[in-house]
Amino acid sequence: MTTRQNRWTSDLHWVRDGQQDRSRNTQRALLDAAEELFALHGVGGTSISDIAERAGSSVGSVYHHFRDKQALVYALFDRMCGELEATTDDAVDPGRWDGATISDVLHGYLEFSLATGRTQRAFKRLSDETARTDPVMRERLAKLYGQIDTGLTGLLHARRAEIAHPDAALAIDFVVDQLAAMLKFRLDPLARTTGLGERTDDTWIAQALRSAQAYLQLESSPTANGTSS
Amino acid sequence: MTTRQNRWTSDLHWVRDGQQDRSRNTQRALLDAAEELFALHGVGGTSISDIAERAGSSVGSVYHHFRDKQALVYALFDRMCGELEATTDDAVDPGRWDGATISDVLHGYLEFSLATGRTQRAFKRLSDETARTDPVMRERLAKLYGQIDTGLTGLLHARRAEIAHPDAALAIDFVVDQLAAMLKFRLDPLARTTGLGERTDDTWIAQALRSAQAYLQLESSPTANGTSS
DNA sequence: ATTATCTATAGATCTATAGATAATGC
DNA sequence: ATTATCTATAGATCTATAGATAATGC
Repeated sequence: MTTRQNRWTSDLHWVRDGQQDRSRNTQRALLDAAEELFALHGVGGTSISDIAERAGSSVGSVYHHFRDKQALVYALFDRMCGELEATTDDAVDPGRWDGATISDVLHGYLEFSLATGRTQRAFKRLSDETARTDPVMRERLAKLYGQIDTGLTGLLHARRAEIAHPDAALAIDFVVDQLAAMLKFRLDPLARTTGLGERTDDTWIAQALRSAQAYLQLESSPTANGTSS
Repeated sequence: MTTRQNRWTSDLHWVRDGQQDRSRNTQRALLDAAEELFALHGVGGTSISDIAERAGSSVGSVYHHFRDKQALVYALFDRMCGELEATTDDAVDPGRWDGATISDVLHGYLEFSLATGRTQRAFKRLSDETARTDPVMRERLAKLYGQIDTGLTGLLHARRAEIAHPDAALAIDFVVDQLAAMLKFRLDPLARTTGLGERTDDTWIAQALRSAQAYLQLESSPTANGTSS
């Protein structure tokens, strides 16, 4: 008798425990296939048989592993969120940023997020299409974003002596929000292709940094005071 | 013999000319119903019979007016883009901003875009879900964004004497891009609810303005130098 | 014995059409 | 006569299940 994996809340996320190797491999192959197809055609545009076919499996097998399509979507989203959370944990570890200025931290954040975001198309589709109407997924997503924001905010707070803006706490909140917005925008394939969309990532990062520095009124930061266009 | 409306390119956008009053009213009612339902459930989540029912019409009638579902989507998107283009034309008219500083222009842009964006949920859904895979709609959308960006850029260029940033043209491109990103982010119901998401629109606008002013290195602007939180 | 997989298909939608009926316009 | 509308339904998907077959584990 297999037990149910108690991920998230309930019954809704029914996934069969893959105890055998063959089973686990199939399950992974199905999730991999779903990830690729969702990235290309979205959730609604991908059918169960598409997924089965790409995984070299069958429709029946999909339903052996996942209670229904939604459970597969949950499982995939869970897997992706887990990976991103681990990555984030690592990225916002204070030890990693020992001796770094605010400019260094923000530069690293921008470069890293751009690179990561470009490889996570399926995650974006899932967030935009499915998490919109699913409270469970929204909550999971909010948790991930909260982790990123909290981590970055913490790193900036530890360096608030650099900030001359009259309300440092507000300013940090604002900058974190502003950079998240700009990253999302730049990573959106539907966004503007005119104006700044045509410039290189380096130019974009340099100006985003310059903007944050000016707004926060940073005391002259010795390293990475990037104006390289 | 009715003629085809030659909107956009072709045959793909087949809509019957509504020459009679009754016909036009039905057509408008169908588009209105689609607009409301798309805003709530998206395009994929809305069926033809949902639209017919809400419009107080019938499935057959929908297909009398529109060749297929896609033609209805095109017609609605066309209607919405047209309205937004007219509004934009009006908003970026140089005469309207006579005597205004850069800060005034940006303040007006932010307030206006927030207000407009909040009433255009269906437009957002159509842009995100359908325009993503439809080249014709993407182009239409790019045209609208181009109009907004060009208009705002023009207003800023006319005031470039206020800007002390070493590369005014780059700086203007960047600010236009940055504000578009922040607006889109704040108008997205899925975006962060922590940090700045909890603050009022007034605080958000004030900080966005402050950020733009600091980045552009504006000479002290006499009016609307908003730091009101 | 149990678990994993497959093929085939029932049942539920949803789009689009056919064909009949009602309302307008010349 | 033409245009607009309706009801009913054919045809196309897609999800999920049933039932049979093949592969593993005790």
